[in-house]
Amino acid sequence: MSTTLKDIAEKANVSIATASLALNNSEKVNHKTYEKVKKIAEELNYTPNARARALVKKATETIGLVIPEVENPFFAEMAQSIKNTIKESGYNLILCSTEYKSEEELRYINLFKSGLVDGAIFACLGDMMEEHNKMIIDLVKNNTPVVFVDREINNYTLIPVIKTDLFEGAYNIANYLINNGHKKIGFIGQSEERVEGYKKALSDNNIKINDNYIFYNFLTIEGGYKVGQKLLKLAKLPTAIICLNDEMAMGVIQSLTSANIKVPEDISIIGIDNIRMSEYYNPSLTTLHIPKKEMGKKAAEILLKRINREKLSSDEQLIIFPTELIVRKSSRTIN
Amino acid sequence: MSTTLKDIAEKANVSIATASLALNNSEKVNHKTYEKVKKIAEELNYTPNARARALVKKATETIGLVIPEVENPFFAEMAQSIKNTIKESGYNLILCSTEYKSEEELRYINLFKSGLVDGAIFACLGDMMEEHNKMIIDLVKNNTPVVFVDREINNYTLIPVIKTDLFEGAYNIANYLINNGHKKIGFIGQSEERVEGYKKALSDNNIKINDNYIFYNFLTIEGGYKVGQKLLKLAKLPTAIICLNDEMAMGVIQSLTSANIKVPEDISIIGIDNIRMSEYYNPSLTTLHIPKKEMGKKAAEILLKRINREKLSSDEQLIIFPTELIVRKSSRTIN
DNA sequence: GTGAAAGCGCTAACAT
DNA sequence: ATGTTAGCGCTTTCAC
Repeated sequence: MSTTLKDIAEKANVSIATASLALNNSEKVNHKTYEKVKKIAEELNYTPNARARALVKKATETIGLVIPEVENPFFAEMAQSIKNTIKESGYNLILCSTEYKSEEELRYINLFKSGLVDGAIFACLGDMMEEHNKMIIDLVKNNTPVVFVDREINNYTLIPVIKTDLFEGAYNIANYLINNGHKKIGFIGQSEERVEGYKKALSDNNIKINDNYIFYNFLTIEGGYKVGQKLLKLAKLPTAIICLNDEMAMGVIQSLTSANIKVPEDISIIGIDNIRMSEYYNPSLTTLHIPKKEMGKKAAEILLKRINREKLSSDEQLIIFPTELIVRKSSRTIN
Repeated sequence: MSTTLKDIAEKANVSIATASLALNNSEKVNHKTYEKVKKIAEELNYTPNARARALVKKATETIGLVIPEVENPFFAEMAQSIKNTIKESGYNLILCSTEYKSEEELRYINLFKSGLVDGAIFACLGDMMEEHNKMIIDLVKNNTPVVFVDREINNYTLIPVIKTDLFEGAYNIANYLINNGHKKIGFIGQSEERVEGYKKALSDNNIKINDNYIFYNFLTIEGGYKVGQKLLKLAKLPTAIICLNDEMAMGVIQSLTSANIKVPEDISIIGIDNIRMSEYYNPSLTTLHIPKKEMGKKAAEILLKRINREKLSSDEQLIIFPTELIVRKSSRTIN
């Protein structure tokens, strides 16, 4: 069907090997034959067969990215950054979303094991982490390098980790609120480290932790909206709420606003991530900036190094990015 | 490195062929050998080499999706739907974003031509369409089926098209506004068909078209924000503005709101797409619902049919999805 | 039911 | 500088 190297070789009266060399710009080949082969390839509209090349080169020039969902702006922004980084080295990205399902992650691990990608970035948390991590280690040992983003493992030499300090981030947000007069501070979202940071800030400031102020739900706007509905049933609202991501924060705000509770006048809402939208929401969101683009870029760079079998220095094996609280209009100081 | 069929064949004392047959659940193979081979494969933690299989099967079980950018919620939602649809048939999605650059699209066309995917969905508009379409037709003739979403071509038999009626959608929005008392209606966004629909609605209602009320910018929140800044410099604001997508609408709203212009009291803003966020924005967005999920699903189904060489009925070659105006709080009736 | 052998399209020694 | 050859790991006739 499609033209192959063989077709070209025949037409140019050279061997397949020579044709291959010529098309791969080997200097070994005579300039005249080089030109001839190139010309014929052009005429025949030749494109090398990636599948065949992948088989012999043992490489697909493709890397896999596993994230919970594409619809989540945080991961979309990170994915974009990763894609742009690897593109420069001629790699393509295969985007794999798990929809927060553990089986899906497993599917991808096996897919990668089949040699579909030259390396992978995992940016997912979830159940079965220990078991899956074992399989991922297996993958790495079978020569498919992996980098983790915001995911832990006990062996950084095998799998480098790019992250921010989740505990510290939550601590800083809570601390900021406390410094601005808040004492009744709620927290929304399921993240052990984050919750610990939040609690630590409270206890460091001698504020009693009220478990009624801690909520869980999906990390989506809808999830936030639902928590908002629950909040409304509370006898007395906290004066501030920290949300695990900006989308939840928006959901909460929407929910409260609909019930005529004003943000930030009646309650301060702070998000995490600083997604593109957060600056443009009404009110614009106070949020913890996570350098997703930079993290994605770094993860991609480290992965490419790994794929090229370059050694990583020890400070490339665990990289903790700094975060920054961006104060906008969804939070305020109280007396 | 990794275990191969050969390893298994040797350990099981059968030929490679038999091992292959057994693992592919052929009925030809003796039950005992079947069991033996399966067991050994399990023990050796065998995963077939996708690259080798792809070469001989001439198929990668992967399909490509070309969109402008992942960060755009419209495409993210559609991508998710496509992914979920093809997953059921065992296919994987390779997500290709062009960042609105024509060269990027070209890159992907060539990539696909190399046999990386079994089929592709193109959901991008842009420059060089005619030239690229020729190459895409070439791709199709070389046995890589393609489906277009919101993109035109003159040969539906070769490339099926899934779309909504852009003209009609814009016409309906403008008409709705007019029916609700608006006469000074602006339009933001670069889309010939949309603009035509908008203009037709105005002229059908004997409203003079004011070119000062038509703006262009990137289809992002930032783009909308910038247009908002321009609007503020106008001698008199229109009473309503139609935006080419919801993000632009949000950007415009944010921009106007910051200048103390109230939406919808002072001006009505209507978006297009009905992205997840639009319901939760403040104010919630009046917008034209585009059934992205359904469109993505249908595109995927049609593509799979094509890949499986099933014939398409003529009404599967051009599918126009209906749209629906969702009235929320960013627009109002005036006298 | 099983094995031998050919071949998918390409690359990379090695020989010439 | 060019051709010969051997494979990459798998599927798939075709004999046996």
